[in-house]
Amino acid sequence: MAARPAGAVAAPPPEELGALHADVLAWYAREARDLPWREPGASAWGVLVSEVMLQQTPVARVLPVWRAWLRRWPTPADLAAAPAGDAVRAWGRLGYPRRALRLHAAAAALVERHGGRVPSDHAVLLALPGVGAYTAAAVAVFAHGGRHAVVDTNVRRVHARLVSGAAQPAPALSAAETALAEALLPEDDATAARWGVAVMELGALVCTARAPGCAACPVADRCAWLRAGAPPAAGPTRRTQRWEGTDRQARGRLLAVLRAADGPVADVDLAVAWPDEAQRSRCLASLLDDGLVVPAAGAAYALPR
DNA sequence: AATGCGTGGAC
DNA sequence: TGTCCAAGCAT
Repeated sequence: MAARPAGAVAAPPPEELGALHADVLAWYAREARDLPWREPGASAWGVLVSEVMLQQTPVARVLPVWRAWLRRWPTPADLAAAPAGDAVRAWGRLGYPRRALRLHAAAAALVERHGGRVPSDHAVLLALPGVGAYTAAAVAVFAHGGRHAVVDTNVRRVHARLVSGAAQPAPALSAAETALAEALLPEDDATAARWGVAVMELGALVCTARAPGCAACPVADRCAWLRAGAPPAAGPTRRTQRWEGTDRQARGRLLAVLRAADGPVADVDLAVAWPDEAQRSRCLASLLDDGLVVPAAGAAYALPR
């Protein structure tokens, strides 16, 4: 009997676990959204693109950008052949534009190291730019049917409530949580893959952060949090960072100007977008450092080639 | 381990 | 109206 990590919660016994799987999978079969990257014809590349776009970004905002992206760059080689700046422009207002740059770099790596294909091995995926533990698992599972625990914010919230009895997951992902997610995984690959997407969907549609729809939950009768009387979140609340006047806002404004322009933008035009000279300089320096912006001739800046 | 990193919709 | 939140990653 292997010891569980500190703070770990035991997975249900086999019979209960089987019933839990059945209930969630039946709900998913009934209620799952039709999303283009879930269609049978979707490519592994399409899945990878969707996962990167969905990092911290709502589905509704991703949909139109994903469609345009896949139409323009249907394979990794297509994107790798384009200038990185085109990827940043096509990213539009999805936010966190470094993701566009990393996706472009990932496409180049796929062409150089993997014959232009999206690998199925978790460790190989993890080595790609912009691909962390979650995205590597998601691609291995959703694109290739592998058996891995897919642990995103939705899954963490479902597990916190359903199994651990807490209103919210801990601020950071722990080894105990990963171990729990693995212990909950169905045995065979195909079922495990559907389980992963089904739990995510349950978290996204029913077991939501605010105002969870417990009345519509297929496993409400098994929920440790409901059984405990749905206690409110314990512990200190994350203090939210202000937005007005931050470097993030400044970077966003500067990059928006560059995205909107066909070519290089003069420094004086960037100054209109962000008049504070010290902060503008600092943010331009960080954008250059990130590779999101490159210097151009004559006190100007541009998106990268 | 804690921060920095965009954007906009919902309440 | 301001706060919270959305399929995280890199450092």
